[in-house]
Amino acid sequence: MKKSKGNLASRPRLSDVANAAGVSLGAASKALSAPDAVRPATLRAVRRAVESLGYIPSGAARALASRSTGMVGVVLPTINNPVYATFVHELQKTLARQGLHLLALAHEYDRESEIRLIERLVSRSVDALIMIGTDHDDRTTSLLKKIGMPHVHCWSSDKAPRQGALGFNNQAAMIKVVDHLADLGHKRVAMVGGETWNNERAQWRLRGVKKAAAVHKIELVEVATVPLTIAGGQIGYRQIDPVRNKITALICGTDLQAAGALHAARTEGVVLPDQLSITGFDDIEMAALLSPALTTIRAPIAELAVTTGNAIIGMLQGEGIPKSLSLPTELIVRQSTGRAPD
Amino acid sequence: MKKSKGNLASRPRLSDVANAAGVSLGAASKALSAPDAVRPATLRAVRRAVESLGYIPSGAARALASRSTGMVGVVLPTINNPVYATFVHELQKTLARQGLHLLALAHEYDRESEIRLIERLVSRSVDALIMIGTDHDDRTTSLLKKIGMPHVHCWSSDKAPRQGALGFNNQAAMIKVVDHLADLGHKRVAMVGGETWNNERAQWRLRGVKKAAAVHKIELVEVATVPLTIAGGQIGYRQIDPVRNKITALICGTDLQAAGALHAARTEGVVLPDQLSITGFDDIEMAALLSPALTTIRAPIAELAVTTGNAIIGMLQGEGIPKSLSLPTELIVRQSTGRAPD
DNA sequence: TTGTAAGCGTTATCAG
DNA sequence: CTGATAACGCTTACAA
Repeated sequence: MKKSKGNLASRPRLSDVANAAGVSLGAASKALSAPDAVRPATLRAVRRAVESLGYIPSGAARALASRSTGMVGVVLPTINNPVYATFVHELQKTLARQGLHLLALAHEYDRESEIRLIERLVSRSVDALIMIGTDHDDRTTSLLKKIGMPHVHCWSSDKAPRQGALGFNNQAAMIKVVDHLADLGHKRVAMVGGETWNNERAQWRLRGVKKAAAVHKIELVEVATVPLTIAGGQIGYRQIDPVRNKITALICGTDLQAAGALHAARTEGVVLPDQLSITGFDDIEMAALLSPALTTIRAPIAELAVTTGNAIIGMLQGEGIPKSLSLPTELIVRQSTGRAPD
Repeated sequence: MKKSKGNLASRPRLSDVANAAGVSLGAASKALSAPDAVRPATLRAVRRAVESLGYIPSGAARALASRSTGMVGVVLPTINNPVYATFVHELQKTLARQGLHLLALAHEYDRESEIRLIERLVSRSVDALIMIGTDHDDRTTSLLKKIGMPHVHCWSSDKAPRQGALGFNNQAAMIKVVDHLADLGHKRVAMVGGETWNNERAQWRLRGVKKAAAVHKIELVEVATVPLTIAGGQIGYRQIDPVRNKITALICGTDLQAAGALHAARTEGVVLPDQLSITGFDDIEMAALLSPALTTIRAPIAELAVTTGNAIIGMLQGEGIPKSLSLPTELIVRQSTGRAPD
């Protein structure tokens, strides 16, 4: 039951390579990190030695000496949501081109957890940090400032600071949804949204709905606060019970919730969109496959990931904090919305 | 444009903590790693110093000295597939309980890429490694053996070695699918599968289909090899063109492919399952939400993740290589399969 | 229990 | 361009 010593047991080290190549440690080091700064003969000898010994550098030693790990950290709500999985996917691809690895940690929507995870990433000496959302604990904010860790905030651009926030406008997107429903003649709607505590994306989406509803004189009958999952959407549907309550449109905070609500409605035999319209947010791949296919907001997740990755790369190259950016969203009208019944 | 020095610029070090607490470096170190091994007074002083200085340990230094990083690596095909996202999700939760972090890298189904990623994880000194599948390059296998890195293989238990392979039986699962279709009277079927090169999961699934088809005297008319994605499923559907070719059942290698095929069929106005039955594999959450809901194999991904996590934890505690394990799969019959048309 | 000091494997500095 | 040598910040015997 004793703790393993890890695996560094007896790997060849750089000094072994240097010996085998007949050069000094310094020369060997340089041959690997700056191949152009050594004589071709030296380079060749070192490379051959590396090859024959099967040398693999020690990241820990390298990190300690160079003060850089080549890892960037990202703290996100959960990986178990296609929208974040896609983000991570694209981010990894972008960072990998620069030899950077992504260390992704999920806090499962728990604030204390987020604080701890960020400390862990700091402890692991990631070179930069990516956070989802603009709303974070003061301890986190001050920690990052204190140690000068490069970081960006992702996802929402609603009322974001001038620097370091990349995302899209949640409120404006939701307004498009409500405008669409207004066009279809809906007068009584309800929302299935996420917890707004510590989640400004959910907050702005809700605000967008309220604002646009007021403009169009649409009655927002109820707002259910449920998990941002398929199961959450089902719960929200049952809680609101739209048909019985003469609600003609259900606005969901995410596609996952919409998928759950849609499924619950179909299970109860409700005809969509004749009896009830349902909208989502994100436009995950699955949205188009549901039946009826989901009317939703396309959130520019892949672009966001690429933009974020490049911003991080830029910061690591000393370019400073990127100026904030708001990417466009788009209303995608499919078959889950239709004219309001009488 | 000069390269950033990283962020370790001027963080307090353990020696600062020791000074502030009025104890030696060694005592401070011990207070943090083995709180029970120091006097309460010392512990308190150190903790107070940590608190007031905002000390966060250097993972790099710790890793270098202790030969252990507290990170476990996982190399998987892609994170952009719910089945792997769920696996990572559960794995993270399991490992986190022991203070271990997961470093996940995706090779996007490219063998050379996988080799390099594993080298990178070795270089990063992960304490252990998780690989998807049992079929890996010799270079990888010999590297891991040479350096003695603890590792396990996940996903398939078909013809797996006695040790270190955790998964389920892909062939047996597919046989259940074909048995089910045979019961429904299907005589001409086709498969939409994944590339079998370097992917024994896809291989065994295909073999399962062939084997069971032979037993039941079912004709396997065509096998389309397409990407393991929704788009791949759509391509596979069009390639096979089941209705025109009088194929009554389409067996898909994954739920994602099945979702794509199902959507393609519906787009063409094919009535499911009256004209055509479609089956999936994995039972991702979305499978139950499609219409018709997908008949599929439930792969025990969450259990696999927990089992894997615990196996890794065990190995890190010196328990040795776990013996191989085969978790049960289950045929989930929903509405996408029905009696074969005449 | 605590303090001392020797590594851990690189990078980086600075003479040669 | 190369080669010693000093960091890097922590863990871990070993001695006190």
